[in-house]
Amino acid sequence: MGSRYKGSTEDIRALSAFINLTRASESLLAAQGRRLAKDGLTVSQWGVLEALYHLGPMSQKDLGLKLLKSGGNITMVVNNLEKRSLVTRRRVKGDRRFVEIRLAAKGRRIVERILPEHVAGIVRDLECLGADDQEQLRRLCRLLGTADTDD
Amino acid sequence: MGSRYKGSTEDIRALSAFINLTRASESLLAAQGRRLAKDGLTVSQWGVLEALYHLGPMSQKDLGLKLLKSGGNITMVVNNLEKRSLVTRRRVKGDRRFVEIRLAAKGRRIVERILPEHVAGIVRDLECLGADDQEQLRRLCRLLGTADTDD
DNA sequence: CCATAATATTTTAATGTTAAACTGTTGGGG
DNA sequence: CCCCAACAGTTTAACATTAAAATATTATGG
Repeated sequence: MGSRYKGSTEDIRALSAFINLTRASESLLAAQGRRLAKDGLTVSQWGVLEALYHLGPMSQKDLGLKLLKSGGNITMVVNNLEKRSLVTRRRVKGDRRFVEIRLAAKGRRIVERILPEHVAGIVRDLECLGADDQEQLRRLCRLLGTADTDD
Repeated sequence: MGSRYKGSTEDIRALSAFINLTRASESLLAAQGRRLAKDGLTVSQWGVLEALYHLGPMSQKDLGLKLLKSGGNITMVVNNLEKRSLVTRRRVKGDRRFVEIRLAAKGRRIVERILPEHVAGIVRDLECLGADDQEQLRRLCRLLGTADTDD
């Protein structure tokens, strides 16, 4: 997406929007990652802990759907959380194909400790936009969110 | 970022903007990845090829600065491009610390073949926003882009 | 009931990603 | 001139990520 691309006005408009969207997202995600790193967590691990905290125990399948990640990925991230005793795995009685993931006590404590600071960090990162601009941004990004059915 | 978070209006506004921004960016990046995969390229590899195509040969250091990636990462991505003879490596005579990366003929051919379709894909993905909304989105994301100096 | 399709998870192979340690190379300052 | 800061690149270890193959379990049609 070099700034040197010679195309139509429409092309340049779309490419500029795309590159700036991508950069902004990477920037915010990186800031979140730095905050979480202080507590030894990755963004992915935090995503799992937060989902379990807000929605309760669920299968890896459901975690994958919620976080939009592949099954193999969830297996890996949950492995790393399980090693540190932040979550527990349990085969579902009745349908032994499923594994139910549950926040362990240690995981719940860490979520409750980090959550306020986590939210505050995001609020701070978005502060450079006013309330109206934040809602505009949300509206525009929502429209884009369903662009997944192409090709 | 569960939809169940109980916080102030400001918190919810920022969290909603954040989650929608992230989702939109992931969605667009995934679409781009699917298009590039048809030609056996990853998004990272495409980033390197495009930078070299638009800006000419440069050191790995400069590639890292341009693409906002670590040095180790550039080494890896360039390795994979070099294996396929899409780029060449050459020690810089005069200062042997630097390695100059250059598009190989095969790499140039593939960029020129893919580029139009690549741009068209992005234009298509952003089509659900009108011209004004695309420029709004760009403006808002630009404001966010400099949020990297926090913590 | 049983063969088979479907489903959930795990594993594997390939790529990406970073930070940190390590290897050369260059440029000073003493 | 030589020691050493600084710098470019590579390697390593850990985690993330996916697609595809492999496992284990369940559901279903005949």
